[in-house]
Amino acid sequence: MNNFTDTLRKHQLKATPQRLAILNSIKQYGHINIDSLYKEIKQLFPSISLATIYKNINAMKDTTLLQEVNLPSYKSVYEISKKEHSHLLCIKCQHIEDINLNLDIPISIASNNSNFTVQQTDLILSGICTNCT
Amino acid sequence: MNNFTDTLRKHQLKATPQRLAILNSIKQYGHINIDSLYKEIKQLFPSISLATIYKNINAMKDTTLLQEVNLPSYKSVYEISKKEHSHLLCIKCQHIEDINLNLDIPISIASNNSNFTVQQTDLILSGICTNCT
DNA sequence: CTCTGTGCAAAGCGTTTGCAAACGA
DNA sequence: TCGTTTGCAAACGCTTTGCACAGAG
Repeated sequence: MNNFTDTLRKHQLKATPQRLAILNSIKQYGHINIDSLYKEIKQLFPSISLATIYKNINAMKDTTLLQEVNLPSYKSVYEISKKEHSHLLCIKCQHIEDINLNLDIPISIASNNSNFTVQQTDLILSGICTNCT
Repeated sequence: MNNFTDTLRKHQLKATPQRLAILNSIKQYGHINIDSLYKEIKQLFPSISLATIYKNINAMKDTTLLQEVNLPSYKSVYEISKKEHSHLLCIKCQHIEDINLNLDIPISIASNNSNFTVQQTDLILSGICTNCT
């Protein structure tokens, strides 16, 4: 199941070593921003260019293989697309954790009170994680 | 109650005409991004510089007079600080509406399941508003 | 073999900074 | 009057682009 070669091809992208390394890093960290990703990949491919990281992240975002997570006060991080979920962001260690929260009730209230059709939900809970308490 | 002069002074900022115009624009639109704000203010102060807009927005953010709202796929918008609330973002007309949603249940689930102390909640519901249906 | 992807350097854009003059309190 | 703010221009940092070469399929 670590076969990102197939994943890439399904998204009509060629499976280059650089792309596989990017996906493995993202998988390993769960969520990672461009700069950290660049540092990581540079250890495996010292000659990789930041432009290549950007091009690949954008290509994979375009095919929905990756998802960008917008954080308040920090640079965006990227994750491998999965079913919709919320995020916990620790403001001490900056660690990000996925969490599945049922938001049906607030969403239905928004729909009813404001006549609004909700298509996408972005929820970030910022605070202090267990390790940082 | 439109007296932003006092508001600015309470935040130890001088009440310049540029700042008053910025606050009036933000109040009028509810939420506005830097570029639209610049265009608005330029009509009243044709010689205003974009740097002045940035400096003032940042100064007012620093004193918590203003709040930045991070949007997925769009530039951040600014609003006058008020009690915590969620946002509805229409992906057709880009209009943003405030909405008060009770998130106590999901927040307590996050606290209990992940041992996480929630300090701040950022929720954006993206979809289609009444006018755009 | 063909087309896509890589790496480099340069360009592009949004945002910040430094400074002299203007202004608010 | 004194410290802050303004407007301009330059600097900055992040992201994108163009191009020649390399590599995947």
